[in-house]
Amino acid sequence: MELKAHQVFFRRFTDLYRPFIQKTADILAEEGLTLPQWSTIRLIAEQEEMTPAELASKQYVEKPTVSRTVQQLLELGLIETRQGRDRREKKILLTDEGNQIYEKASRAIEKLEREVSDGISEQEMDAMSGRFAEMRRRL
Amino acid sequence: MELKAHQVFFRRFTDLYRPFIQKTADILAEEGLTLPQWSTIRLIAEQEEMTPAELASKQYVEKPTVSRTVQQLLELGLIETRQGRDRREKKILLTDEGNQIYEKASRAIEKLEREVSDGISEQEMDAMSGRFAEMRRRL
DNA sequence: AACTATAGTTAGTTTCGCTAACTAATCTTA
DNA sequence: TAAGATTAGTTAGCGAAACTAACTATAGTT
Repeated sequence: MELKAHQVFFRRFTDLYRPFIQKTADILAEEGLTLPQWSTIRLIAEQEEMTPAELASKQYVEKPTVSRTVQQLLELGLIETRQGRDRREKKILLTDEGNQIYEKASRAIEKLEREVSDGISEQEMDAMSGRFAEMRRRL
Repeated sequence: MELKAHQVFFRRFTDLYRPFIQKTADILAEEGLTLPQWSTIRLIAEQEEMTPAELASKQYVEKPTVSRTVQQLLELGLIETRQGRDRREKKILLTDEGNQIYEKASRAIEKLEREVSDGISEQEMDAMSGRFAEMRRRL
């Protein structure tokens, strides 16, 4: 049975995802973080502040899912909230501690990412990233 | 904050995964299948028969996880088991009904995969698949 | 002012991963 | 050849993380 290029692509794509995400989870566990918590922290760090609605959209999950993670991060003292453009909306930012743990976990995750992609040029990595963004827009 | 090529890569990679897998889950739900069930059926179909241990290894999960999915598929009548190389081992194959549902779901999933990767050459798809396999070996 | 929409929360449910512990079968070693 | 170690697979139970439903409060629209 011969598979077409896109079929092979998605098989290799999903084959890569689980072990990668598991390794990432192991690294994060050392910092006392879960994957959803990390994903949230990283988005906030990279954009300085986000609302729960934005976080839900970016991570492709429903708002109650984000609500729970935000609650956990508040309890951990890693984020704080401020009022958004009206009294419904909340802006979420990292605390000093949140920034510290972001920096630390970032280094460890980047190390993994570097090791996994070692030997592949930046040009090729960028090209693939572009294609991923393109495909994402079709979903 | 400037991100390196591999950092962008893994962000776009994980950004693509969830919506893709969710769309796939929606398609499979129409056939009454879950993602783990589909993953299992597809691996068996593409290799004619597999053992639970092989399924666990290929899908990067623990054996009890596969055991449960196999049980579900047996109850659905989509697979059957035969004795393996000894009395511990089980070979798992698709039944006629399993093959039918495999063919049907396959077509729908392939359609999604084609649409998502439309406009990207087979050469480029193959190149990316190769890199995924390479990265997988480093995890 | 009434209705609709949005932001976010809470509660409960389901799915799916895991670990621990187990049985049965096979292999290895002394 | 028997005892110990290993492997294949199963069962039970737990926890994480997703969802839907329903809700409150706030803002926008008609």
